[in-house]
Amino acid sequence: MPELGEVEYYRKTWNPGLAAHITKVHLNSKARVFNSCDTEELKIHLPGKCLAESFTHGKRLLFRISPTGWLTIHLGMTGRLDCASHAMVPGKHDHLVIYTDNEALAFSDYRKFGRVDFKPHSEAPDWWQNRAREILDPAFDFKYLKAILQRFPRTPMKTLLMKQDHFPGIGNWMADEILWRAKMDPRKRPQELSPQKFRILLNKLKEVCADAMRVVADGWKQPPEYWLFNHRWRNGGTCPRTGKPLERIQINGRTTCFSPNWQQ
DNA sequence: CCCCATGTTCGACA
DNA sequence: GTGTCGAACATGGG
Repeated sequence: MPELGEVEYYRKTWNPGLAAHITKVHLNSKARVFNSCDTEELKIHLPGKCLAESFTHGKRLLFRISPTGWLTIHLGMTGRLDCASHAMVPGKHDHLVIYTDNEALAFSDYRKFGRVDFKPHSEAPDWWQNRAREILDPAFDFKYLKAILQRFPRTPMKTLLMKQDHFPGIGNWMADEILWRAKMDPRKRPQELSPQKFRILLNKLKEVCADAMRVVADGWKQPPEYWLFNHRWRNGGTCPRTGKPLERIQINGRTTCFSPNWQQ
């Protein structure tokens, strides 16, 4: 599930536990999600401290630990964060549970494509310090987008929009939604696009990110029927704009749904 | 049994 | 360095 809006939604689920005294930590230390994390260090470090504040960038979450430390979580394909009572008993897929006086903050992920990383010191992790410009940042402007498109002249637009180094937070459904709203064929390459199309793409990038933050990040509301979102998941869907059948193809290994003729 | 999945990474190759 | 492709990872649903 987790793309830009879903990640922000999950970030907020741990808010009740912010500033709360951490009492103990449960972790499935052998789970793949801890491949690059020192679980022993994490288990020793957290008790007695607290999660002071949280951030997201693209698909990653970052929790600042007070007085020192940083916890990074990537939700992968099936990861999620939940807040439960402090009496909660960890289930099979709850790889990390942080207990406070009142809450249990759980990270669970049955497919284990997610990642947890931890740094005990006070400087923010490298990935945070080197993060790319966010799409909703005003500095993500026409000039900035154009430079990215010109750097990858022959990469299909669908593939390009999913590059996290350049379009942080865009996943499969958002990429399809953006291209559909921009009336752009997902197989088209930057070298085939006019500057006018660049403009439209920039607008739709911003629009879909803003919509995701408004609808998904805020209470995970059901997206309206006029989005592509509701129609793209199975074969046999109908384009809300043209009323004609949607098509589903593979582009570089990823299922892509688009509206033929509408998207050129 | 088959195929599919809102993700990332790695290796092979042109 | 760009770009494509397939496999791998792990689990569940249809």
